[in-house]
Amino acid sequence: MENRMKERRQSKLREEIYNAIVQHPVHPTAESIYEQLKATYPSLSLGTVYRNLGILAEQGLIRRIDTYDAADRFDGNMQPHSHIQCRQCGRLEDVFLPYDGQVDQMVERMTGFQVEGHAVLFSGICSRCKVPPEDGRQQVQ
Amino acid sequence: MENRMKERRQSKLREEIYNAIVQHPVHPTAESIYEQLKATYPSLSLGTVYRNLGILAEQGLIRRIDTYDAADRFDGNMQPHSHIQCRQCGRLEDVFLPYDGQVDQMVERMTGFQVEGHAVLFSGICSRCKVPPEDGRQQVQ
DNA sequence: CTCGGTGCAAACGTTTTGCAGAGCA
DNA sequence: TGCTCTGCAAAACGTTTGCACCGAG
Repeated sequence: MENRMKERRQSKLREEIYNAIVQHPVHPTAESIYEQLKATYPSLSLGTVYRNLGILAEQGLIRRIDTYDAADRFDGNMQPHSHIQCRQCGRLEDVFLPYDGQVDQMVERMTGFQVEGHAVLFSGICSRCKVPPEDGRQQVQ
Repeated sequence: MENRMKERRQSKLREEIYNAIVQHPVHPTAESIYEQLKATYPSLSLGTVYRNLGILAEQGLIRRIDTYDAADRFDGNMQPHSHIQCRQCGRLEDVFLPYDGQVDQMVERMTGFQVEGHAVLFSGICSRCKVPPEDGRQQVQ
């Protein structure tokens, strides 16, 4: 990584990647951002997408969501909130609950860590997967 | 995967893997379980460790912890509890907080998901990393 | 004898990285 | 001109899987 101290230039591409995340409420993966922007930037490289996602996260403009799936998701909403993921289809949605800062202090006393925050990930079955379609196939996202 | 309906035989090795997780409070990775058991079972294969971890998790004897690191950790304590991870060294510790089942119901109403549960992961800096050692090196676990 | 467990190696999906060239400040 | 950004490809990394053999029941 080691991008910490670099001066950043204005990059049209990075801005587009940022927009793709902020405008779409789907919490995209790096791959799906790549697919989306590939239409406009045919020469786009997946490595560049990853690099810029890292930079944007480091700058605090987006955040990385660890899910139960292999691939990380990215979220442009920096307001503290939680997520819920469908165990069946992988769909990831926002859950807006009041952030409990008190529990962070409690855990700080319990563990001796300097607590920086916490993330809550709910899991379950989404409404679309509750009654599976006739043919048995499951939709993904 | 698709191990769901299989009848299981008694496997000394699986039992050892289970013991390695339950007895050690460090929330080991597959790799570190492998390293540990390699001493006693020189022919042990990493694939076998992964396979058995999957089986044990499926049987509800252990659980998989998603952390900020790439590698999954495994926990033999099935009592519901949370975890905290050090952003610096990766250390993962238990945090025993009362499980809030009410919030699951609330989220169920909010999202339309059939909520199965939630996991809380705290992050911060552990006491050992707070004041880094003279030489600047950081300990890992 | 049957079917699950194991070791081995290859494959997999995601992410990172080294390098050379392009282009902003 | 200097340093960042980019594309490309290879590599890294954790994990899964196909296969042949071993061994429990």
